[in-house]
Parts: sequence; structure tokens; C-alpha cells
Amino acid sequence: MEKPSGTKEKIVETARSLFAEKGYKSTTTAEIARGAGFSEGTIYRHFNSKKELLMECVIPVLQKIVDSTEHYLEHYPNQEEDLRSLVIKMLEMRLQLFQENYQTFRIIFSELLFSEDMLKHYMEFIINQEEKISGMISQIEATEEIKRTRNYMLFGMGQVMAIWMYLNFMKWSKADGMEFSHEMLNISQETFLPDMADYFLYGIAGVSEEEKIKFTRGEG
Amino acid sequence: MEKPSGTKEKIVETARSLFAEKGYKSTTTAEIARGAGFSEGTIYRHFNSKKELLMECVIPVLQKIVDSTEHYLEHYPNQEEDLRSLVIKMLEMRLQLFQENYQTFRIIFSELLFSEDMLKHYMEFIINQEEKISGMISQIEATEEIKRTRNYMLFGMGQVMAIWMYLNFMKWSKADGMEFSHEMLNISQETFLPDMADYFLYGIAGVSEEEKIKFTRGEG
Amino acid sequence: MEKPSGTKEKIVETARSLFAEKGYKSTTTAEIARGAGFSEGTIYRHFNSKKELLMECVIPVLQKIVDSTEHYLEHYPNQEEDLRSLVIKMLEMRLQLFQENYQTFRIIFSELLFSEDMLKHYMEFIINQEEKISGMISQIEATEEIKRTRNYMLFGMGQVMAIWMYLNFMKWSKADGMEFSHEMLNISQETFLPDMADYFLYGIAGVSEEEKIKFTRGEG
Amino acid sequence: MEKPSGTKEKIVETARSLFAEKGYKSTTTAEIARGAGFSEGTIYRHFNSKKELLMECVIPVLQKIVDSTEHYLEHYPNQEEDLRSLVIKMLEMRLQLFQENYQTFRIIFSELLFSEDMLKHYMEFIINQEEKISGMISQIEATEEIKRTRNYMLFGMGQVMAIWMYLNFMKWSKADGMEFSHEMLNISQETFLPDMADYFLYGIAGVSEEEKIKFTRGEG
DNA sequence: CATGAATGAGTGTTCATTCAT
DNA sequence: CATGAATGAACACTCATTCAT
Repeated sequence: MEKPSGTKEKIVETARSLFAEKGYKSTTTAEIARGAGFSEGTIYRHFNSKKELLMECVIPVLQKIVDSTEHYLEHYPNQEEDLRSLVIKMLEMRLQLFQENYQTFRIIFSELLFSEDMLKHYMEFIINQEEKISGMISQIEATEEIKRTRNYMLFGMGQVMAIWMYLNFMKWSKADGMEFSHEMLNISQETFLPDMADYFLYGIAGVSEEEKIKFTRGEG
Repeated sequence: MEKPSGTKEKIVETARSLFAEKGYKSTTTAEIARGAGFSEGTIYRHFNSKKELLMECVIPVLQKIVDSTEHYLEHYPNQEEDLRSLVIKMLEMRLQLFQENYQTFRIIFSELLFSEDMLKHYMEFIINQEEKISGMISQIEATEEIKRTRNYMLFGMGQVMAIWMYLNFMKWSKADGMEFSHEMLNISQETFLPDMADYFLYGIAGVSEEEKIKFTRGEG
Repeated sequence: MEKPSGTKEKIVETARSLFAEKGYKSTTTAEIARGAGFSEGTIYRHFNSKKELLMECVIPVLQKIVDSTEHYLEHYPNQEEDLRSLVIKMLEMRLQLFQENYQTFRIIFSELLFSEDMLKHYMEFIINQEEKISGMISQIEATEEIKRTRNYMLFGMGQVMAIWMYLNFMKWSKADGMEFSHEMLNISQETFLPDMADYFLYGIAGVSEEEKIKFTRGEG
Repeated sequence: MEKPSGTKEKIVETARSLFAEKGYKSTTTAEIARGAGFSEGTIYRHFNSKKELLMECVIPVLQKIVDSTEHYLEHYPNQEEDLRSLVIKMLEMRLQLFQENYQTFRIIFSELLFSEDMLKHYMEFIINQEEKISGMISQIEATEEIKRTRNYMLFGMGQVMAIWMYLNFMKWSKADGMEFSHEMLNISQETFLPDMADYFLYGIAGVSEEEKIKFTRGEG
């Protein structure tokens, strides 16, 4: 099906890397051409415009994620797992997603605010993802473990953004000239995922299942 | 001391509005000048560069917020209030902040990834804000109501981003041509703030104070 | 090796002509583009900056002269010629140089005072030329015909500037609106070169070889 | 007659200094105003245009020189002096002129080629000066000491240019970053003026008065 | 007399896009 | 398929000049 020349792929790869690093507007087609080892004209043989090239850097990645999530979620909830392990797995998956597609998400988050196209594609992606999750959630909800679901989506997206920020702090603290580190922000890298899971499940003041049991027992 | 002509202010206002709407790179100095009702040359009498004008759109606002937060937090924790009311107030304050300075934060969040300057200024701001909050938090922590503090900052920032997203969804759903609404995203506008407070305090599965008491009592 | 399109050459030619006529600063890239029959963007495909274009108008010409002088001087001193003929030839060569590269030297002499780059390139050129001449001079010096060599270089450069001025006076006196002519300046065009040679050899009061012989003989 | 405020003078002084250093085109009225300690508007209260200010930097200086030369030449030729001393005095006067009005002459020589106005004023100046000199010369000519007068003016101007170059070499060799020095150019600072006088009188090969006498005597 | 904010035409330079080869 | 020269509209920024105060 695919042309074996790989020209288009090379261009997209280079463009994605540059868009992520410098931003869409600040990246020139000349830079992309140079980076990909082709001439500027070649870009326009494969893409009608710079904008189209931008979308081509993003959409297939989102689709790939959609597909792989499908597969991922099909297998997991079947297993006998407690809720906390499930949440950790879910957060882990999100972190991995961001890590593996860091450039793509940098592009998305920076273009989102100014490109209706980008916004639409990203919202579709989010809604697709959330539908899957909420399916899972409602199953668990039935077990009465989950106490709150109203406005859940915004809360969930906040958690996801926390993961995104975590990843960026890691990258920044490795970069030169940055004065703030994760120590400064009181971020413990080792316990990040289970901690986030606990916040997700019990907030800053909630009582965990074990504690609830303890409370109950203790009173007996 | 200052000339009351207001030229500089007019330019900053226009620039902020345009930067927020279209992005820094996509806004031309010509547009700003036209929008402000001055000639392009006038911009450069007041600012050395477009970049300087950008920072002028952002820094004073952040500073203003820093100052007002100082004042805000000084008064609240003294009052006899339960934790939940306090958290709601805090989230309310954040939402109000984003609402009142929507343009400024749009600029910040879009430039953050590509401008070291912007990142530094915003990190300073965040750290300043978090220090104040965490001061408040640690007071409460002593009352043993708060169970989790490790990696708190990232969690807190996730909450803030949830508020930011909420605000954006509200704006988008009012905008033309947007196909998704808050209903579609299962967002209940009426209960948003208390819901977020509950998530913040007890997560999706945590037991609230009242429930805890109920549990405890019920067992007796 | 080179593309025969000649675009670069056309641009350089036009730029040289305009720089010479109006000065570097007073010539706009738009004028150059228009004059060369290209768009402004084309200039910047071939040159990184206006400054680079300026240097490209000058350096190859100087190099060409350096090369051709090499060749010129290799052949002449071998011939049996008296000093006066040699000096006339040399001055002739200088005049020809200025005539053939009039625009280039106008640019050099006008930019010299304000551009360190230009100064350095021109000094290298001068020193290169003077080394060749002084080699010739020292050969002749051995014949005891030459009486003075200290500070020779400044004197020689003064002579060269006299030739440069002569050329300019010729151009000016042909131009419209100029009130002074070469008659007014007591310049005889017909005898200019031999006269300059005599000044160079014997100054305003020196006795020429023939006269010296005459004096010597006459006393006998 | 003159306003005692000195504003105009301060502006002219500053402008002359800047025009000389950076060139007319590269100097902005804003710089001049700042340097003079006035506002830009003030410049235009005293001068109709930047061009007028330029001419004001030059013309009075030339006039002052014309006047002082008048006085200078009135007194000298009367004295009993040999031709060589007279020539040295003349060259000395030229060097002093250039030194004392270095900035002015830098401006003249750099604007000459592109400004008809400047050229006219400078030519008038030169012709005025040359008339005085040639008056002096023709007196001496009668004594039969001077052998060559045809095309004298160009030769004389060449000498003047040699002096101008000498002065510039001195300045450049003191400046930072200049790789060439007067040693490199074989310039002996100590004997410069008498050497130039000898070149002026006897060229590189001419016999000087003493030598002529020696020749004559020697034969006896 | 002095100011300095404002101007607007223009400055060198950039860049997405086109097209003949 | 690929090229890269050419475009031209736009870009951030400059500057001599004006004028209300």
C-alpha cells in the first residue's frame, strides 16, 4: 500500500520534530526541507500546504493511539484487579503515551488554542478516549467503590494534565539554564504514579479503602 | 509621575487581546497599531521590540495577581471555616483569576513551551503561589484532616488545569461552529466548583468527613 | 560548475552601479532588485545580507586586479627601458585600473572610512600592490638613479590619488550643472601622464637626467 | 550678534562628531539630539533639515580656514626663506589643518562623491586655496627655481592627499583591532614632513639644489 | 524656545508557495 | 519524482520630520 520511498515519512518526521521544538509558526518550510534532506519543492509535491503537513504530523499519531487503546482496554478490565492497581495502570498508560508521542502532544497543546482544526481533532480524540474509560468506570461504579462521578471528565483531564506537566518538568530540569528542578517543586519521581493514583482515588483528605475498613473495625 | 496619555496602555491592551486571540507569532505589529489607533512607529517609541511588548502584556498581570493573592490569603485562613469551604474558596479564586485574566493566561499557556523567558516568569509565579497555598495547607495538615501531601504540587496543578479547561469549554461551547458542548462532555456547570472541591479532597473513591463519621457511627 | 543563469552576476552588476552612484546606505535593496529585473527575495537567495552583496561588488574586482598585476609586472621590468618610460607605464596602468573599475573604486573610497571590513580588504590590496612595486623599485634603486625612498609609500599613494582625482575631474566636467572645468583647474589632459611621471621623478624643482647631464657638460 | 544660548553650536558639534564617526546616512537625528542633550524637535527649530545641519557642520569650518589661510600667507612669503623651508611650512600647514579639522574633512571626503552641494563647496574651497598657493608659486617661479608647473594642481592635490592618508594611518594604527601599522607601511613618522617636501620638490629621482651645486662645482 | 509623542513612508529581510526544468 | 530559483506579499523595525503643548 505504502510507497516504499519514505520521502513523505521523512518529511513528516522532520516537520514534527521541528514543530515540537520551535512551534509551527517559527518553523520554516526551508528548515524542514533541509532537515529532511529534500528540496522545498518536494514538500509541496506531498502536501498542499504547510498547514496540511502540520495536521499530518498529528492525526495519524492520534489515530494510532486510538487503535492501540482499543486493544489495551479490551484485555485489562477482564483481569481480577483491585481499583487502585487499575488506576495506576491507567495513569501509567497515559504517561507512556505522552512519553512516546511527546513531540506530537507538544504540537497539539501549542496549536490547540489557535487552530479550530486542531481543537476539533483533539476533542474527538479525547471524547473517544473518555468514552472507553467511562465504560470501564461505570462497570466499577456498580461495585459501589466509586463515590463521585459528576463532572468526572474535567477532574480526569486535570489528572492527565498533571501527568503531562510531570513529564515536562522532567525534561526541563534536564535542560540547561533552568533554575527550577523537581526537588524545588517537591516532586518525588519514585512515587509519582502511585501518589497520583491515591490523589485520584482519595484526594488530599479522603480515606482509602483500607483506612475505611480500619475505621470501621476500630470502632467495633 | 506618569503621563496620563494612556498610549502605552492602549497598545498593551490591544496587543494582549490580539496575542490571546491569534497567538504571538500570528499577530503583526501592524495589526496591533491599527487596533490601538496608532501608527506602527508609536509602538516602537514605547517598546523596544515585539517581544518586549509581549512580556509587558503578561508580567504586570502576574505581578498584580501575586499582590492581590497576598491580600486575599491574609484574611481568609483566620476565619473559622471547615476545610471544604476553604477549598471551594480557593478553587473559586482560581476560576475568578482565570476569568478576569483570560487573555493573559491564554498567552502564557501558548508561549510557555517555546519561550524560556515566559517559562521562567510563569514558574516564578507558580512557585510563589504554591508557597502561599502550601503554607495554608500545612496549617490545616496539623489538624490531621489532610492525609496526603507528597507530590501535592503536581496534583494541585492538575486541579488548576481542570479549572482552566472548564473555562475554555465554557467559551468554546458558546463559540460558533463548535460541535461539542458541555453536555456532551458531561459537565454540570451548576455543581462544578463543589464537585471539584470534593474530587480535590476525596478523589473519586474517597470517603468524605460526613461519610466517615456516618461509617463510624453506623458501626457503633 | 556554475549555473549559467547569471542571476547573481546581474544583481552584483546592478548593485555595484547603484552603490557607486548613490552610495551604499542610500541604495535600497528594492532599487537593486528592480534594476536587476528580479524581485527582492531573489537577492536574498544569493546573498545573506546587503552588506555581503556590497563586499561581493568589491572583493572579486580587487582579486582580479591583484591577479592581473602579477602578470603585468612579470613581463615589464625585464625589458630594456629607461626609468621614465617605466614610470609612465606604471601610472598608465593605474589610470587604466581606475577607469576600468571606476564604480568599484568609488564604492571602496566611500565606504573605507566607516567599514572596518572594507578598510582591511583595501589595505591588503594596497600592501600587496606596493610589495610588487617596491620589488621593482629596489631593482632600479641599485642603479643609483633613485635618490629618495624613505616614506616612499605615502608619496606613491598621493600620486595614485592624484590619478584618481584626475579621473573624477574628467567625469565631473562632463556632467551637467558642474561649474568647474579642467581648464579652470589648469589641467592639461593631453600631457597629464608624462607630466605626472615627471613630478613623480623630479618633483616641481628637481633636475631631470638630461638636465643634469646638461648642467654637468655645460660647466666643462 | 550670536545668541548666547549655544544650543545651535552644541547641536552642530555633536552632529559633526557623529557624522564623522559613522557617516551622514548612518547617523540619526535622534542620536544627535541625545548626544547634544536636546530633543529632536529642537534640532528642527534651528535647522530646516538634516541635510542643512550637515552643511552647517562643514561650511563655516571651510570659511574659517579660508580666512585664516589668507592671513597666514600674507605674512610668510615676505620673509627671506629658501624654497624648501617654504614647502615644509606649507605641508605643515596642511597637516595642521587636517588635524585640527579632522572630523570636518572626514565628512567632506565621505560625502563628496554623492552630494553635489558638498562637491561644489569643496571645489570652491580648493580653488580658493590653490589660487593663493599658485600666486606664491609664480613669484618663486620667476626665480627659475621651479622647473615644472603644468598640471601642477593635480600633483599638489596628490600631495595633500598623501598628508591626509598619513594622518589617517596614524589614527588607524592607534585603533584597536587594526592589523597594519605604520611600520608595516614603511612610514617614518619623524621625517615625514621634510621627506614629503623633498618628494614635492625633487620627486624620487630628482637632483636637489645642493646636489646640483655639487655636480656643477665638482666638474670645475 | 524647547519638548517628545506621533507619524508614515520606507528599510532590510523572511517565507510559504509556484513552476520550468 | 525531485529540484531550487524565483516570487511577492508581508514582516519587524527605523527615522526624518511635524506639531500640539
